[in-house]
Amino acid sequence: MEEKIFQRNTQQREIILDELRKVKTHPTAAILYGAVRKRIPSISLGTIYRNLDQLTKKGIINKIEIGGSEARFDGNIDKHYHISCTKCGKVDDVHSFSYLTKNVKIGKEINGYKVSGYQMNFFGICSSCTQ
Amino acid sequence: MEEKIFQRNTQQREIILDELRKVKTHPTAAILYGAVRKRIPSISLGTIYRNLDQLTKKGIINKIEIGGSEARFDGNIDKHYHISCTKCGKVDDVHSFSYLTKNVKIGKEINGYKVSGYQMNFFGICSSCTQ
DNA sequence: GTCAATGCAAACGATTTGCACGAAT
DNA sequence: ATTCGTGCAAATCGTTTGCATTGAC
Repeated sequence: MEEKIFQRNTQQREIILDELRKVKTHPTAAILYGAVRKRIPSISLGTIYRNLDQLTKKGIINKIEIGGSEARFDGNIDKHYHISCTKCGKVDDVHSFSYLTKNVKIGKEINGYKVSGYQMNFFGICSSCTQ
Repeated sequence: MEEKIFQRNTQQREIILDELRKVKTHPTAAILYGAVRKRIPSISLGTIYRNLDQLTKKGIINKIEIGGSEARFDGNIDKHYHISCTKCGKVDDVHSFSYLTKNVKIGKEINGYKVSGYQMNFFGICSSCTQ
């Protein structure tokens, strides 16, 4: 775990992070809960949420909030976008739109707002759902 | 109301749509509920949700889903983006990024997905919250 | 020993749904 | 007369929180 970022390093947080980094599927808290429980059967869903929240706030992981659906988490914090299937909810990475990163300059100010960032998501039907 | 889009035209739906179109503030279902109740005191929140959902599906209004917060609704269906205040949750229009519309070409396919659209949201602190 | 982090369960807020009644066609 | 849309209340879902206990330091 990264140095002295947290006051205490718990096995729970370490394993949550490990399980998240292990996959490239952008799991939900519930899915992660299932995976972590195999290693710490007594862990609670609340602990999953609390740690995912902390890890997100420290910038160690990314929280993906698309539409009104369940939040998903991403162990990869490199700049990239996501595309989500409007049928099954699956989320995949989109690396091919890197030109967006170059072209979209976040202004210091828009309509009186001090701009802190932006979010870009694509929607579609994934290959499994197309058939 | 628009022709024969719905099976039955109810006063409830008409007034919900009227109240939404009347404002430029992207109200939540609850806020709209408050406004509509002044004209139909007996209306229920469930009816608000059901109608907003139908109107959205018919493409008559837009549902704005940003982050994990309450959905907001927009009577203006012209292509534009939104910026939301991370402090108070207010949502404003962003028209100034029209170059995005021109520059971002939605591919027919990304990573095996049949792309149907995309979403772009800006975040920041609004002028009222800055002080 | 201290206090942050946990497990548990209850609470929460937004949204959805089942059902009997009322109203648009 | 038919049956869609409503009002009401209960239910659902994801997420958060209070509290007593545990464990990292």
